[in-house]
Amino acid sequence: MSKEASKSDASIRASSPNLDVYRQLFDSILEQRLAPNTKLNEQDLAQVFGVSRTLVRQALQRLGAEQVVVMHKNRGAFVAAPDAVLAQQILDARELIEMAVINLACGKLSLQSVNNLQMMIELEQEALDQGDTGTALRRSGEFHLRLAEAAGNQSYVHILRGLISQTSLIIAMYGQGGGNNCARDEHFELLQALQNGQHEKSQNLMLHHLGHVRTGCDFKRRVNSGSLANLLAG
Amino acid sequence: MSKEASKSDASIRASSPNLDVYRQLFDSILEQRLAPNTKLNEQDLAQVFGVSRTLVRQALQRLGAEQVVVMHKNRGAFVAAPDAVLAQQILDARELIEMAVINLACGKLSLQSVNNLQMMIELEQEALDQGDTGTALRRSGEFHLRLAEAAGNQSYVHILRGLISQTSLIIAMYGQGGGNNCARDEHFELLQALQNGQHEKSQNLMLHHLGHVRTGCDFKRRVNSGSLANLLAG
DNA sequence: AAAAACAATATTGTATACAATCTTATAGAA
DNA sequence: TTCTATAAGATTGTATACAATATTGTTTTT
Repeated sequence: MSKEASKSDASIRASSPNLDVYRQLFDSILEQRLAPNTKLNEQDLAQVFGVSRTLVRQALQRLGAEQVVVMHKNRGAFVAAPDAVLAQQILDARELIEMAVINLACGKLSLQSVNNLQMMIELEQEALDQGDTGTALRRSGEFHLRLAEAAGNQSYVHILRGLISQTSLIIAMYGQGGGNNCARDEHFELLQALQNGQHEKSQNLMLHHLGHVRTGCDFKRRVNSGSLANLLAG
Repeated sequence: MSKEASKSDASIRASSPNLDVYRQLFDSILEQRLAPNTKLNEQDLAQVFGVSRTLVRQALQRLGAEQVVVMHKNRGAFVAAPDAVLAQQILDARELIEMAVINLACGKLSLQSVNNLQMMIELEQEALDQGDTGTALRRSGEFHLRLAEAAGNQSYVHILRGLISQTSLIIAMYGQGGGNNCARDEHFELLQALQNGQHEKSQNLMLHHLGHVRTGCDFKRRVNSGSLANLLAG
């Protein structure tokens, strides 16, 4: 019915149709418009986004590779729903990588990198101020990603990209809101410590920061699985 | 019913058209039938494998996600050719993950896991004896993967899977042959140390083992890019 | 009434057809 | 000759059509 409307929405940044479908799906998952365990019917999604199943499938496969959705042969794709155990394992992995990034970056950031990162912090704050938590979450992730880039190991960047996606999903599933307000100051402090070459302090700040993700989650919480209908509201 | 059951049992390995294309492409790259930088023409591959471009594209996208091939928008897919710098970064990342696996697994392997791993070693040795270095390389990778599974962090497993793919590509590009013969004994020794809970020894063995990958490579070597025609020989 | 078997439907998997883009070869002008 | 413009061909991007499989609902049997 509102096929036309959703299509024009999509073409606001219509640079690359396939990437667009991927990103919209991704965002929809992170912002809980698509709840964990939701079945992702290809045809329905195709109509919602105004594209063919081909592009939907591409996006789903990519999300599958990132483990943001799980795919069952001949049965389709579902929004991933990592249990508490897996969530902790993912956060462990992220901690491992982020600490390695810290060790590479501490005291070695170029001025350009610092400025770049500073800008990312501003953008994240901006989203937070506007109450756009979805965007804020994505920008926070981008800060960490840019930091890894600045650290200079491309492999870490690639790995971290996946882990951040999954972390975002975990926060979406188990997060309780409140805990993320301090994120901005933490990013800022971390950047300072890195710039000053304060190795141990940088490590502790990163650990503390990632620890907030854990403490900000209630792993007992049971998330109800929604339906595709929620997507139309967005 | 029983037919279905046996089929799903078998699907752990392969034998789904799309997975098959992926695996064949992957193996072809690792065994240098498809040299680095080779352009992967979709139509040609489709004809070689006797499937439609659809399946070829799926496989290419998956390989792209694993960074075994690189994709250029509107220009197609090419076999990845990590330069020396990136190769070192990838090996650094792998070292990081493998060491984390060691720390989890040391002294905590179930008897079943140990037996499982022992079997993997045998299989790898078998391939080596037959001079099938491609298979041996893959089995070696599978050993490391199973070890990560036994260690109990699924996220490490997923990350390591990608890193092993890339490591294999690096070995295929820069490897000089000789260095990998000791791999079997090293896997065996490592397993023993892990089983006995010898923490430091396990760490050192793993570091030594991965170090062999580096020393077994000549990063000055320049690899000539081949063409798809080589595939027909396999 | 409950369970099993079957038919009807819906959904995913794969192949083909069409559109958009890039590459290459050719022709013309400086 | 060399450079540019352009047109023809080849290749990738996307949509649609068809095949295989799973799901659902009905009927039949116990």
